[in-house]
Amino acid sequence: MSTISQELKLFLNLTIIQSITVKRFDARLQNHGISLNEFMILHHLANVPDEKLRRTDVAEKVGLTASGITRMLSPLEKLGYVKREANSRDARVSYVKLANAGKKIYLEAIATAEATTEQIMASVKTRKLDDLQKMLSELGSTIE
Amino acid sequence: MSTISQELKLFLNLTIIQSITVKRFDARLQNHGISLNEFMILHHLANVPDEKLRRTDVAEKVGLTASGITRMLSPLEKLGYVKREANSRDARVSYVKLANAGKKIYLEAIATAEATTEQIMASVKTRKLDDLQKMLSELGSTIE
DNA sequence: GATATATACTTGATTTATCAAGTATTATAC
DNA sequence: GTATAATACTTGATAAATCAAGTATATATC
Repeated sequence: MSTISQELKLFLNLTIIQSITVKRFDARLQNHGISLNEFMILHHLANVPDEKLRRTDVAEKVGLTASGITRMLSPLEKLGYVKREANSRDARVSYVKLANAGKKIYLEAIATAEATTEQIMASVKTRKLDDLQKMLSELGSTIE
Repeated sequence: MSTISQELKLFLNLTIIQSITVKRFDARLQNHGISLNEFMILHHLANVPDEKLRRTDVAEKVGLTASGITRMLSPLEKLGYVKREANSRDARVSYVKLANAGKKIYLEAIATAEATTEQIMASVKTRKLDDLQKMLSELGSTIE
């Protein structure tokens, strides 16, 4: 019988909780035709001055590589949810700008994301960080 | 400017935190030749009576599908870290049993996993759940 | 006890991301 | 000002997971 720290257990639990909750968000957001990662991109764009970001900054904000962002944005551009914009000062940079269609989808998807959140958080409220580890393992077995 | 709830923000932050921390665990555990998911499997096996689990139960514990588990276990079997064991009562079931080599790797990897945990948790200690959202976004920007 | 349904697992095709390498542009050092 | 290094992005090859379908076995129903 080996032992690991509470903190490490927390991370192991976070990992599985996360895989469960991401799947849930993805499933629900599919009603709007977007994934959680796509929702996150739209969210970051919607909440930044000019509603535009450099591709590298989008990558950093959603925790993917630049390469992953190139691939994720391609369909969003085709759908007209975001568009490209050049940077006049630096030709290497291309901005990702939120388009009207993208903003519309984002605003609609918020309700779905909030409903998903509420469902997941129902069992989490009112507790302390000290109990997070226990809480999370509970959550893990609660989510079917 | 749209607004989303603190709870939803928490999940969005958890998602990116998780992608960063998993990469970190994976990178460090690579010194032992295993991924975080593989570490988790060994961990669950090491902490269960008889050090064996049904493949389905392994899947549930690490948040993957049965199919994913089949594919993950294949190399671990070849390396002799786990072995197959039949269930005499039910021919559909095959157990995953921790082998000696697997236990050895697991015990060695614990130190690495703990060190990684400590590094990540350094900025997290002593706070309350109420602050989790803020704490996590802080953590997100802290981890380089 | 035969038939239908459910469970455990595997496999081919596909998706989503990574990494490594390449292109283009900008910044730095001398 | 030219050579070197750094940054922004894209693309081909690959890895890790999913899903859908299939096989085999067990359970439930009548």
